[in-house]
Amino acid sequence: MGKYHHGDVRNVLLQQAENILTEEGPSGLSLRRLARLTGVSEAAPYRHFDGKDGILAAVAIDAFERFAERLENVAANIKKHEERIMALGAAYVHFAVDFPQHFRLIFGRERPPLDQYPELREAADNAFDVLQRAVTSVDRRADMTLNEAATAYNRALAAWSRAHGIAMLVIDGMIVPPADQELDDFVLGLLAEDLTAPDNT
Amino acid sequence: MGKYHHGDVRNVLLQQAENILTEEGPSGLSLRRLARLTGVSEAAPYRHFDGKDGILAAVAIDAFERFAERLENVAANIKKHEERIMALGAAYVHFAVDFPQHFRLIFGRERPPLDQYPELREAADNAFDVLQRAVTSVDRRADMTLNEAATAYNRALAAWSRAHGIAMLVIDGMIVPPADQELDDFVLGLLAEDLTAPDNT
DNA sequence: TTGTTAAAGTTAACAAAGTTAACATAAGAA
DNA sequence: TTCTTATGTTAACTTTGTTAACTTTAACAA
Repeated sequence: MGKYHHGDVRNVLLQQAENILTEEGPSGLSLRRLARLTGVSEAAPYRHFDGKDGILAAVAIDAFERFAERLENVAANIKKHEERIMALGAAYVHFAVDFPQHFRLIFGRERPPLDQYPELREAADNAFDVLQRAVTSVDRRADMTLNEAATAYNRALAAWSRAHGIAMLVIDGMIVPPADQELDDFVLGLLAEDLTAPDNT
Repeated sequence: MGKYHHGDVRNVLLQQAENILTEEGPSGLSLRRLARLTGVSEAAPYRHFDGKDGILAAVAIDAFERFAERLENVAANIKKHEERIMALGAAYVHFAVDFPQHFRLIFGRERPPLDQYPELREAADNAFDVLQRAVTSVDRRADMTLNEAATAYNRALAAWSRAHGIAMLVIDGMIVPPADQELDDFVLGLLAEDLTAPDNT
């Protein structure tokens, strides 16, 4: 005599899963524990999700959407191209710091395979499109030479790489942002570093 | 009547563990399977390692050492400071591409806590020291102003971040290096990108 | 040689996890 | 109403990490 048709078990499970993920990461998320915490039988989640990967995929979709939303907000409000790239990088890292587990989930090895979850693939593509568009919108011109286009693309990759690296190293604790500085400022400073500039030694 | 004193079960286990890791990553490494593959009882590994984390720690130590060795070789053979930083970045990414699972193990969340494995901490510190030294050796001068020192440090972080980001994004398949170019060249090109330079739009 | 001991194996058990099958009930369409 | 389907449940199976209790081997002192 369980409470049949509890209403929206799926949503409650998802919410709870997100809570667990936030606190303990993907490996700490046990389906059985999730079910118990949600107050539902241990097999119930299988009615709503395609096993553990299914739940992780659902959470990852959510994370991708939040991620894309943030980036889009930043990109939409900055007109100047170079400034926009920089600000995007800072937002990228900021998201990682705010939601390290989500960030790791969507980029790491625990993310369910995109091929198996079309909606996940869609969410991922969308997020990266936001980046791509924001970075290349000004660059992509019809009269652009092949060389110019390649340069623009490389610049985008370089920006993305550095932001990603900073994000990873910060959430892994290998880089500790100075306490006396805003995170965004710290990141902006790093993004602006030019390794090819002559150094003063 | 098992084959007692098989000789060096520890080493065989470690080697086998490394094989499994290479093929399937840390999550695919099951102690029981490892024991079976090694032809030893399922509890035997516990005589030689401190459980699963213990084995992962041992493998990670190995990985750190290989990593440090590579970087050191590169750093030792290049005199010019800026070139050395660039080459280090390329070697960094190259290692990640050659041993993606090892790279993920030493940087990812599955790495056993450094606090619990002193030898692991030592290996990690040593690897990062190699980086730090190679990057700052020329910069660290006695007569350096505080400002200069900070700049040098930031430049090192920037280089590291970008290399790390490229490494991650490449082994995650989000960046696909062009097939018609050497990996090192591709990486060097990205490392040299200057986001602050005026673009040609 | 014998007796003792520590290291290195073994088997057997436990709890927890993912997953599936078999069954039960509720809601809604026919 | 009755039938069907979605949503639950319970009970099992398998694998894994881990530990406890026992056994064998090698090393060594007497």
